[in-house]
Amino acid sequence: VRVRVAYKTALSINIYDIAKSAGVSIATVSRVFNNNTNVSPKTRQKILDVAESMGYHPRAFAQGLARRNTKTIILIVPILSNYYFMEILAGMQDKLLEYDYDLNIYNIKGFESVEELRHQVEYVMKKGLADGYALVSVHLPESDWESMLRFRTPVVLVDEFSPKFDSVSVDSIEGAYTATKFLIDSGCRCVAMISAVETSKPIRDRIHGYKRALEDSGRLVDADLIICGDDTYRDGFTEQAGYAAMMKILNHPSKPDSCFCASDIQALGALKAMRDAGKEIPIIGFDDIQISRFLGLSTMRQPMYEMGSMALDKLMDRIENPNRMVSHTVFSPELILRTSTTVLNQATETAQP
Amino acid sequence: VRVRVAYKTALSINIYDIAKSAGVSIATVSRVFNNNTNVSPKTRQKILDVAESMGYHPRAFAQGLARRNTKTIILIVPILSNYYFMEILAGMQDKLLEYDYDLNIYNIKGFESVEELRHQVEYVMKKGLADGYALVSVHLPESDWESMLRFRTPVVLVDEFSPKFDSVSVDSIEGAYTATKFLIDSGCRCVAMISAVETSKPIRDRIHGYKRALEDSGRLVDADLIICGDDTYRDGFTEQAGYAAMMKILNHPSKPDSCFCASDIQALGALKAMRDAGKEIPIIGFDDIQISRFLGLSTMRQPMYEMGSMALDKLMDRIENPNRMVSHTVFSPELILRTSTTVLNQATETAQP
DNA sequence: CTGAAAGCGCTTACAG
DNA sequence: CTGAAAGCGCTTACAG
Repeated sequence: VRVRVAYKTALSINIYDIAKSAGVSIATVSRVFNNNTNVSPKTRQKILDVAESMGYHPRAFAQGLARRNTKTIILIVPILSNYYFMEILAGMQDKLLEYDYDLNIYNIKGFESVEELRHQVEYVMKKGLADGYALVSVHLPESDWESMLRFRTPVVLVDEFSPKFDSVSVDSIEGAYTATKFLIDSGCRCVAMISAVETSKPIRDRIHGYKRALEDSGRLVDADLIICGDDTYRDGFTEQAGYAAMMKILNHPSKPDSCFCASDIQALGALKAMRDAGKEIPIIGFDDIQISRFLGLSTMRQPMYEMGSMALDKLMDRIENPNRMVSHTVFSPELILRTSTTVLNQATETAQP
Repeated sequence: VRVRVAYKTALSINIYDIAKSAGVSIATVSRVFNNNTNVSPKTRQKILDVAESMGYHPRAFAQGLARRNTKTIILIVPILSNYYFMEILAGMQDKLLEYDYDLNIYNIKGFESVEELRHQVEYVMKKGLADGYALVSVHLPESDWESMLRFRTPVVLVDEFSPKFDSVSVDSIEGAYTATKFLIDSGCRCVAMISAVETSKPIRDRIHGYKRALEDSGRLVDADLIICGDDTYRDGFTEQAGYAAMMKILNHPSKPDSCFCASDIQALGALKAMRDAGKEIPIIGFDDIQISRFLGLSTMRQPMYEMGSMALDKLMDRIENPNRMVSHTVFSPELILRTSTTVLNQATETAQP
């Protein structure tokens, strides 16, 4: 017997109610909602009408149970409010239109440690709410990735690398190297770097690339010139942190005359710091988020949209072919020159307006 | 008989497998995972160990079906990449820690018309994946809201108002009025407005408030001074649109000497336009997104974080008490004076550093 | 083109 | 503290 409060009652219209009203079996109702062609047009219309008038729609949970697949993929990201992520997302969403899948976003919130981050990611994956998972900017030690293999769930990594999972990323070492080398080769005497908390592979790689460029040019690496902001909110990937870091650079005894910045978002703060201080040095960021073009920030471009698009393809392929070989795509960041480096008077073949 | 490919097999460890391995019934396994206290410590530990080693976790779909509730709420938002939304989200997430619920984000993508927007929202709601829905900046005509009542699903509206649904919003008319009046009372001769596509209630209200302030001050309303950018991407709520609009204002024959801007995001573009043009007029935005403080933009502040937090409380209350009276909370935006209006030399009691 | 029935993996009174 | 069993709302061979 179905006894519910008024409110719940209306919610619980189910396939049996529709079948009864339409004078058919539940199998037929199900066929209509699954676009099965083996239903007479008349019956189909009748069922559709009844369903519409009663506000019926198959319960996703029941479908998921019966079908054993969910037709949805979940995108897991630690920091949502982030231009970088937004462009990755855009690429995924557009690509998604080619598939009959839904996209759901899980924002990992309030993790204080890598362990907690891992737990939260695993928690989402274990519940089995999706057929596959795209993890964007989830940075975990290799041992954690290894252990995640046990879920045997289709996963694609974006902005991260682990041998056992499909991934799409950018060569951060190369990008940092290119940017730093450009500044050196343009005649800069002292190149500082704006960095952030070194918990993630990408940031470590960028520091690595920066150092290597200096070494390759016969410069001394001065750890004191790798500068962070004061607070570690969001691991230092904020305008504020970039602002503080640039202020330190401008007042640094070595008097840096140029700067490679680990991310565009920090570079935006750095740009403002320079305006406020009335001093300007060339700066190159990393990412090429939309606002960078707008503000004339030179940067190492990541093809974020394409990365999102490609990641989705990989994930779908993995869902359909679980045993396919793991594949990694690593893009080379592209140096985009804009006004934040024009004083260098460099050849501007690659420059954009 | 369970016959699956290797890949699927591992996925399908279920409560029966655990029960068998632990030598108990599935009821006991279920109790352990539902934190039911009526399980002996020894049995509990045994089950937990077995589950851990086999990588078991209750399937959310099966739980949802059996429980008839999902313990999750879904947040629906048309435009994710938006500072305004981010702060609302932060308020919700922090509040969520008080409840035993998960938060899931659905990003409505690629809608071209109000109908499509409505369909997409309804589609998500109908699937029954959550116990309640928070709709942020979903702007629909009243008739659509009426018809959505038929789902009898707990819903809270943020940044939108409809009589039949709980809501949290800001008085846009008042906010626009306050900003415009401030400019007039500070001695501005000609106040322009940067506007956007008028599809949403908030933007219409802001235009309304702007006009009223002019009228109340005995000024003529000149429709030609209500200016939009050139492209309608995101209904014109972009830096680019704000930039273009401000360029028009600076070249306007009426020579506006101040500006009220419908959103901070547009105001950021306007600020840059003024820098590029080498002309500056006082400007007041709307929202007070984080970067505004950073850039010294005066603005009408919305208490976004609190709005998110309060919206979540309302939604939870609605889930628990479906028949409770509908409640609306409307905040009064607060005028925050920063450097973008300092030339007005106003008393700065309310100013922030 | 349609229906009867088994099964998806859980939860939850009920009984003990 | 524990188990047997009904039920959640669907899908999908299977049979006709």
